[in-house]
Amino acid sequence: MNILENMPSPGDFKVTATDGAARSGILHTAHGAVRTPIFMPVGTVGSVKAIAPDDLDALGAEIILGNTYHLYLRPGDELVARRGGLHGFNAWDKPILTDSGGYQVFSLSELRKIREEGVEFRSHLDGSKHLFTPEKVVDIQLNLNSDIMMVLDECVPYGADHDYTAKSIGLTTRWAVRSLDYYSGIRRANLMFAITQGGTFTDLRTESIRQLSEYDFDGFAIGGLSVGEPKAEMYALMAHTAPLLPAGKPRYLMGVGTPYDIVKGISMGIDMFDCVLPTRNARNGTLYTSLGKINIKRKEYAEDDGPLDPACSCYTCRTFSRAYLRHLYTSGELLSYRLNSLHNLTYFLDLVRGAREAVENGRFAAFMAKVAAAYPDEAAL
RNA sequence: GGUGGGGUUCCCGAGUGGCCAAAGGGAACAGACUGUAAAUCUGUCGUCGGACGACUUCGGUGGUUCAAAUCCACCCCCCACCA
Repeated sequence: MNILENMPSPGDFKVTATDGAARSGILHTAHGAVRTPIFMPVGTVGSVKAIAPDDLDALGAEIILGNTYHLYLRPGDELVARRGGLHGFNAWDKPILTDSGGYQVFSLSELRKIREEGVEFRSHLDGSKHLFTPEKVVDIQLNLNSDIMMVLDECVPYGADHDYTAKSIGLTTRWAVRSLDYYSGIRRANLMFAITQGGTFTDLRTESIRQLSEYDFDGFAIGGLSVGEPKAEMYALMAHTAPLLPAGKPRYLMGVGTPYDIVKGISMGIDMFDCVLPTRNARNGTLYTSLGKINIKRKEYAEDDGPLDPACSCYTCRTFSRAYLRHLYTSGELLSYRLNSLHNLTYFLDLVRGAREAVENGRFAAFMAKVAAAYPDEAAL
């Protein structure tokens, strides 16, 4: 028999276990496979802030994010291409997913204009104008050589009305189709994911998925959540949306979320997550633990000699006291960013790994109950 | 000893008759952060009261004035330069 027949190729995705709606699986990319459910640390400008690739490896990170908009502006995607793509440039040799700039349509809304053709940004760095078409965004991501390219989309802000959102999902679909058409002419090993939208409207969420799932993307994302809506509403939208996404492809909830959000998403059958919370909050003193959220700057920790999280085996928790971590934060020491980020990423990565193992062992409900106990406010919603 | 400058709420520091419980910064305390314009941002920051407000405060004591952190007198302390 032919060995090649059994060799997985980039884009192959297989669900290997389920427990209720929750599932675990494996996704193959040009830089190796990732086991789902997965949490992807965010490294917008090509670096997971305060953390080196060898640390990421040690934490068990399997895939990280980069951003099209940021890397295009600086240092430039062609410069990165000349250095062997993002992997060659930043010395991370495992999979990389790049966001398209669609989130910047939302977060930098003051600095952009949306047209049928694409989005025109005024650079947040120097004010210069740049037109991001769906095709250009593919080219940039090919230069970065990301393993998973996201199509350009419009991330609709919370509060957008039905009429606006309905028009927006049409635009997002047309952009997605243009991206796929353009890429099919140059198809390489890079995967391409579509992004569904629809704001807070279940009918539009359904319609966006209906339109996009007609096309052969390598995965489907839920976009436009956690943009200011009440958390209960986000959960309701997740619950509505997740089961509608094609079951045979990876399902990616973009930008979400807190530990409980992620476990909740897994319970609904979502496979992939990314979020800046563990790294940003680490730098701002909020640490996630098996005991819940800890604000390490609080005075009550000033003479607390215990570990940050007694259940955590990361370098930070093995080595330092809460009192020391508080001191580092309070003093603005650079080590604070590193140790805090190391811990928060460990917590998120361990959490999702634990969820995957729970699914594989048919014990997901019990696992989720434990996480809910640490985050009762969110679990109550 | 002389001359000049200065002592303001935890710190630095503005304020030189009423608009001053007193700018601004820092510290402190608390909060936020979800496909990163974020090592960022917000709130509190004399005491008591929910608020309107009441009370105490600008080195000390006394005085001028309807009114003083701000003007006057004396005293205490600090700094610079000169002897």
